[in-house]
Amino acid sequence: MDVQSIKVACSSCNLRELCLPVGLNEHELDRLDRVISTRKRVKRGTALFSAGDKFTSLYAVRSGFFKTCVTTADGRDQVTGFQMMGEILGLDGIVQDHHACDAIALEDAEVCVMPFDQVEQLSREFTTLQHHVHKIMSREIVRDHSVMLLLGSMRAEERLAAFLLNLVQRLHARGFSQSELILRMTREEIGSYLGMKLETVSRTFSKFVEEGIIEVKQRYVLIKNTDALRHIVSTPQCR
Amino acid sequence: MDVQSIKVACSSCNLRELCLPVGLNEHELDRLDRVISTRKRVKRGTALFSAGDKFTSLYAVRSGFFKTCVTTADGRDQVTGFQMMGEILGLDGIVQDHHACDAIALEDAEVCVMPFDQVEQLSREFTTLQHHVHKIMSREIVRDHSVMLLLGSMRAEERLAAFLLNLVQRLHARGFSQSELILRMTREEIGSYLGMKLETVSRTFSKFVEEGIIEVKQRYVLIKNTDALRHIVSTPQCR
DNA sequence: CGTAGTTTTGAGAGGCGTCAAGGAGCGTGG
DNA sequence: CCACGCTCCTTGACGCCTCTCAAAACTACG
Repeated sequence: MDVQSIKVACSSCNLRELCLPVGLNEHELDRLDRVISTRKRVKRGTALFSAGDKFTSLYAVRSGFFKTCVTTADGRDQVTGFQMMGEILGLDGIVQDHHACDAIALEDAEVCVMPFDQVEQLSREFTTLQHHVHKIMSREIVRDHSVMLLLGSMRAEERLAAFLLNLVQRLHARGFSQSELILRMTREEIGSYLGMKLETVSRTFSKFVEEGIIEVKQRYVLIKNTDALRHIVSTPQCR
Repeated sequence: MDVQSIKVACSSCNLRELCLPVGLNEHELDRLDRVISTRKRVKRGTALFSAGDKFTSLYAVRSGFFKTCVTTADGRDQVTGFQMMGEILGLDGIVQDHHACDAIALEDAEVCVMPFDQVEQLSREFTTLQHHVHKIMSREIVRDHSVMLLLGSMRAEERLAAFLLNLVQRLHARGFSQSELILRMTREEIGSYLGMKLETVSRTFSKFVEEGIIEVKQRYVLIKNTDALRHIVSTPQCR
């Protein structure tokens, strides 16, 4: 794997309000620092881990952008999520001791490596951390359920609107604009995530542009009318 | 809530190989017994918990059958899962301290109540239990991802075939037939779970019957050709 | 035995997939 | 610096799968 290790400290990380250290006190943070002692760089287009790999660690995205995707024997595949800084990767590996999906960097990225046995050990000592780990997993479950809602009951326009709103909302929580964003993924990857073909994604973008809701220039998207997007999401279009 | 409490012991439960106690030794099992001291009965059609309810406990299904579903403000709703005996309900509540979905009994049911703070406390003492809790949550995440694959990239026939295979497989693991089953849910609920309309569910059942793959009499289903179902699932029909 | 809920089946419509062609952006090499 | 090729994106035309609307049959239950 084309990755390299470097020293790092959670206590001085500007993502500590978003990442694993949420709510830990100084002593706990200090102990966590010793567990999360390495980072890995992942080059654009390469895998942090792949389905079938032995599970050893969780990873916190420090910079860059990832997609996770599951693949079936017959070559079908589905993007199950996009992860940005402060978000956790690898939870899928716990149950089988092997990863169940691929995690691929969509741009050069850096992750903090958190050996899972050490996370578990520390969780036994610190209630705060234990509960936080549980929350992270629960959050992923709730998120997945909302994606199931999207895939199961929304039409193309609603899906794309919901997708854009979710992306800017997460970016905004990280200090970025709430109306501008750069898509790190292709139309095809968006389509896979949203259960539609890339042509439909493209057409739907065009439709939003025609209606004056957004501006699009390749990967750059400007949201001109957030309320219109919200309205599209929250108004079942007959179906 | 029309439920009542009764005494119970994991150590004598015939689901202990499927449920939370998996892998615990005698001493640990004994301690767990004291935590899981009550059961609740849930009548058909009523909710074990609803979205917004305060989260206090996880629930292990002891008998009966549940569905979980998320509902949006605009009245859309999506069945996110069906739970049978030995399976755990309530993981969605951890992250917000309130439940994010409804859990509704599809037939008269009985669940074991596991106060979550006590589960966490015991997890800090017993590595085995801690790891098992993590596995349960990870399994749910992996399951959700496979549902996303289903919703995002399969057509009606593939979805229904995958659904039937999954159901009998789980029933078989619980000692039931691997070729016969009684559906506990309506066509509409199946449709909601699979992202299709009830009419399409019904038509797809009829198609399978015509092809001699299954027999259907209302809620009763006999699988006459498991391989044919597997073939349908694993063969992308162009899309 | 009537009524409500569930399921089946048909006919028609439309949203999205499929196939195809062309254009735009970007890195590479001459 | 420009040509070239590659990948990604856009747009059009057409067809099909699934939704929608509707009606009837069946089951369950009071």
